[in-house]
Amino acid sequence: MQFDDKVPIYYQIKNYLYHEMLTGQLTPGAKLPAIRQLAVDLTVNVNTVQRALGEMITAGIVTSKRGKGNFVTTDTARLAQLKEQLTMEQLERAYEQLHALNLTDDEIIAGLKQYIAQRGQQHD
Amino acid sequence: MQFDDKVPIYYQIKNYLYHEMLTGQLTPGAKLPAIRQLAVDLTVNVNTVQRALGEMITAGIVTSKRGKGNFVTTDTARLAQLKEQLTMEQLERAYEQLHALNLTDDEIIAGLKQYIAQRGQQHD
Amino acid sequence: MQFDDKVPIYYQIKNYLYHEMLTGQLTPGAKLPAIRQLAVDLTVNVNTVQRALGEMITAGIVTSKRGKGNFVTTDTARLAQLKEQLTMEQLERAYEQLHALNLTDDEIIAGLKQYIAQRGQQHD
Amino acid sequence: MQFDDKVPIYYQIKNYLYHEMLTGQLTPGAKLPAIRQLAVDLTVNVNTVQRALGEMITAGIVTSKRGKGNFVTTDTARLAQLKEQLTMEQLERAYEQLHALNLTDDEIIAGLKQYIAQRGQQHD
DNA sequence: GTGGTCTAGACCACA
DNA sequence: GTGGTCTAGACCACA
Repeated sequence: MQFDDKVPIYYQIKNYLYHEMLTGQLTPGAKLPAIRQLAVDLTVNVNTVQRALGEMITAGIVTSKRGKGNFVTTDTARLAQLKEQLTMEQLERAYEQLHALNLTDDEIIAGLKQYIAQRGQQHD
Repeated sequence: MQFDDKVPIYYQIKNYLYHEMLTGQLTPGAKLPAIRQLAVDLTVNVNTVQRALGEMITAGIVTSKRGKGNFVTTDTARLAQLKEQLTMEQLERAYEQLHALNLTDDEIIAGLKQYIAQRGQQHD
Repeated sequence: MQFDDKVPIYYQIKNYLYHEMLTGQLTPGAKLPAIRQLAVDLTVNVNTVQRALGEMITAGIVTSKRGKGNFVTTDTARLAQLKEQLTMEQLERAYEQLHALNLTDDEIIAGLKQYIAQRGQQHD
Repeated sequence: MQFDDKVPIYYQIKNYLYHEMLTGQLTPGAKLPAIRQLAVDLTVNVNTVQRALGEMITAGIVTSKRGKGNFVTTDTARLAQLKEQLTMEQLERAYEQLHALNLTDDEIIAGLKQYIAQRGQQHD
């Protein structure tokens, strides 16, 4: 995995794991990979993974069972709420950034459509 | 100005100044505010502003004239290119993040439209 | 049984068993539940129970008879002393903690009375 | 400072600092000692102090200012709430522990009064 | 095997 | 000077 050096790594790991949950790679109740395994896979220190996990535990998305591992919450309402929240955050940030570049609302939507169309061509 | 504490401040200042240029607050050839003034306005240390400026100079967007101050480049093609580049970066990142949240292309566009509509209501 | 995850589980098990003895669930000379049974009841690993028992044996509160099991000491003076000691420890800690929160002696007593009164209402 | 080795050190540091705030050693808006200084004073690693601080920041009791230090919140309502919460937690735990030792409500109150009286003699 | 805590030490961003 | 992040490595509690 590639990390953006402008943002803390633990923060990116947290987002990465959230994405895994929201896209069904990690289903509710599923066991997360062992912390040490994640550290190896992401070529990152164990403590860094732990910090990401710690925040997810505090947020109620992950529960830790002593000696057994970390597990995705089975509270699907909580997961749905997380998805909603992350989506809104992304939309808000993207909109504000593009708006700041002096694009009108219509230009922003048009730009996005165009981007997706182009991308489609490249990836097909 | 509000700073996101997950991203280096100098980096956010750079973006802020780019935006000023692209939205016409700072026209080609215009003199940038004095570094010390910027530091005061942004309630930030002088060193931090200096770092942001340094990167803009390296990128050829700002030229520094000894004893006179810093100026926006008069190379309008360079500015247009910058806008294009920043726009694409934003679109790409937004798309990838939302895609990672398991939204389809259509859902992303619909979500953005909806976000803009909602926002319009709030701000009108 | 609920465990406080800030304190070692073996330590909490030890306290739990002491309480059983002091409240008469486990009388002097009584046989303790089998280690494996305790582990199941407390949903805890056998090793963890064993560790708690080990410390109680060292403290002279429990005696182990090979092949027969573990038994509460018949030394009632020892048990009385244990109760006295645990009570004082609790009082001391509670007092110090509340004192550290800037409560006066009178406020501490008043607070405790109030807490008990409230609790009585809830549980009646 | 003496640490109880049954509870995480960062946890005890957090409580220690909370107490400092509630007893007026650290007033609202006051600057906390530098992290490195705290680490030296408490003969503990910098990271351990930072972990305690991190939780206080998340809880909204402390705010961090880049390059300047950490400060007690000026939100006195938040501080009052914290005191209330910590007091209740202490009372609840003390009560339950003593209750578990087979003391009646009256015995608990009497025991506390007696403890305070004894203590008064010792300390006068 | 699995997570939790802590240390020593380094490097960076910011004032 | 002051805080934030990360690493390497150790030791412990628990299953």
